[in-house]
Amino acid sequence: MPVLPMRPDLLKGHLDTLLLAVLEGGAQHGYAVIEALRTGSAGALDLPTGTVYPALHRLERAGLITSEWETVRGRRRRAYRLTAAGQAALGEQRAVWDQFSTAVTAVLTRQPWPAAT
Amino acid sequence: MPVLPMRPDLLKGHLDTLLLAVLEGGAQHGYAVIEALRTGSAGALDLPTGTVYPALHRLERAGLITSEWETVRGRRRRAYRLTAAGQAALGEQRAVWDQFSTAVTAVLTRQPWPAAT
DNA sequence: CCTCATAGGTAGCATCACAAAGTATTGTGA
DNA sequence: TCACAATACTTTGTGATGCTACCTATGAGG
Repeated sequence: MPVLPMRPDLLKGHLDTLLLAVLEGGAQHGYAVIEALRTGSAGALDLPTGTVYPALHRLERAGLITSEWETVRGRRRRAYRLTAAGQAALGEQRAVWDQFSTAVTAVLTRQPWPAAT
Repeated sequence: MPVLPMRPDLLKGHLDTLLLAVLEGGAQHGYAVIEALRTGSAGALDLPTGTVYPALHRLERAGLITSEWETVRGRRRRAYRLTAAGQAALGEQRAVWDQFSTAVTAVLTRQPWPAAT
């Protein structure tokens, strides 16, 4: 799945929403979040660790998620879980995304504009 | 039209696409572009001039649009028009948007994720 | 041994939308 | 006539943040 060259920064402002959405279904560690995004988007969202880990730290600082270290098969990993605030934020951000994507799609699919004055 | 508080930067990376789309229907000057975006998105995209004008300059430097000064009713305005390169870029960027928005929507609407390992 | 997959991390950079302020002219209402 | 809104464009500075590049460490498989 080659996937179009999705220029960096398209995510800007939407990354947090995606991370919260992935965690909504239960605790996940960072590496698993990255895989969930990749598979959940059919390969379109393949994020580098340098994007995801700092973002998870940000969300934790913001109180939207909490983390806990665990050791599985000799590997330390940090499991992140949505807080109540995170769940609420996710709800709002979903609404923002709906509005935003609807607006952009409307503009992009409008047939040749009514020529203005 | 209250519209949700659309945090800044959500547009990041998508603004150029929107501007090209507006110009696809014929030449427009900056102020008219702003209004077209506002009405075309039912009020959701209400961009400040400090966002739009510099973006138009960028697009012109990039060769995707050209401009011409004109005077209408005593007011100078700069009319922007898509170039062939701009038209081509718009096509690609529409495809990128489709892919991006599909991917994000997929992640956001997926019901509670298959819990990973 | 060596490499790959798993798992986490950081520093620094570049981009760019935005806020804020400014300039001018025309039109309108009190 | 005087103020103000609307039209039209510009520029400076800043902040947020995703990405590149790099680093550490363990376990499994050849």
